[in-house]
Amino acid sequence: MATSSKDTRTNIMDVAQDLIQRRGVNGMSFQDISDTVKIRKASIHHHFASKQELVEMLVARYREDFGALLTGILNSRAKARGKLLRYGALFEGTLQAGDQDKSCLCGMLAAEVFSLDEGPVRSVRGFMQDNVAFLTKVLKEGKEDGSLVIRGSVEDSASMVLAAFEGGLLVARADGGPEQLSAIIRNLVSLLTAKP
Amino acid sequence: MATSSKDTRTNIMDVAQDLIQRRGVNGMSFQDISDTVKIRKASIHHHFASKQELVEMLVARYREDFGALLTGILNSRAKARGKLLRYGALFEGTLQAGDQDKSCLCGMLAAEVFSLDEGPVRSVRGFMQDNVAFLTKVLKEGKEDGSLVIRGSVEDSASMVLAAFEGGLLVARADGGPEQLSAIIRNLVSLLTAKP
DNA sequence: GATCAAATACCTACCGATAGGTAGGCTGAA
DNA sequence: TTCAGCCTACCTATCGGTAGGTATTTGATC
Repeated sequence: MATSSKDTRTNIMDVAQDLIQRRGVNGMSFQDISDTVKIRKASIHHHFASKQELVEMLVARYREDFGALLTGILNSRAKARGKLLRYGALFEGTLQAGDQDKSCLCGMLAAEVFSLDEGPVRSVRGFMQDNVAFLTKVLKEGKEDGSLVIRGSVEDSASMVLAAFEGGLLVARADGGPEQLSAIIRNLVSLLTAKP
Repeated sequence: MATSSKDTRTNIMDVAQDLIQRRGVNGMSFQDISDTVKIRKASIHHHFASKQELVEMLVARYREDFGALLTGILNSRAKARGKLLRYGALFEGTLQAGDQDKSCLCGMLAAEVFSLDEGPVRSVRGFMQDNVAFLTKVLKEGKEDGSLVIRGSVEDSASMVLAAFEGGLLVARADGGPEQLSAIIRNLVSLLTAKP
């Protein structure tokens, strides 16, 4: 069945992504995947020619899925501040999931960017640009309706918010946990909120 | 000579730290160190019993050195905003150095925290707490003299600034480079600056 | 509807390279 | 004489990846 094949492929991707989000690319091996997915190590190569190809597919899928979530937020009826909070909830959700030890896939790969081939690197950069583009729209919206305070260029503010949230995930995962991340997000959103 | 020994030991640590800041712990090997320091791979074990011990020494030294810089900023005559900018310059300096591909050692280790032994993990957490403590003092100073705007708890604001700077380093290293990081730092400091 | 080649999805068994680490010997200075 | 400092030689485990085989399923042909 084609379904069975696709399921295994998806299983491999899911397990690999989980491992990378917890241990990083260089901390993830085909053997680790094989241990969880009931398949021999060599059989993984039937679905993905190389580790780099697997990573490339992973980032592409992640970027696509995340992009769909961003579009959903953008098209929602929420106000700019609400959209910002819903965006922050994506990061909170990542850290709260499972054993509360997962980071953003692209945040992880950004750290190990010099262990990656050109393909995955392009996708990681694309992910960052997607997020900045999204945040730029949200912040511009909030600036225009007066609900958010923006200092300097909107693009720079967008980059700053992305950095704070990605960094919050990184820092909170190492020390402080989900509550710490929530506090960071709340603090920044509050700082960006116009006084009544 | 005791000096020679100490020099080799320091060399090993310098090279290892550089490698970790660029490729991460799992992307750094004793062979890599051996290739740069003119010493056999096995001889590294004469100075450091294990890789984890080397990492532990590395983080301890880094934390100490960084702490001294923080104390220097804290004791300077600069105003709170100036101290914040000087703090940001530490992150900018890291990314601007060498081939502009180095991250914060502890930011890197925070990402790979689940590949680390208990010792190094404690030190990484200590580093984060040192930074939050420093930033808390600076922000409190700025809040009291009215030069900085703080929303919510000062501690949360401090965590947020650390997250933004560490995340800025992470994101900018993958996409945007030093200028991007500078823009992020400037943007956040500007957001925290009280209107004249 | 039965036949059969091709493709799919997995397997066992292996490869060379490299990982961190160990054993034991040599050398030169205190 | 001792010992730090470094060496050669080697260990086992694991890495990503390859070769080649075996069922099972698919799809075109008669």
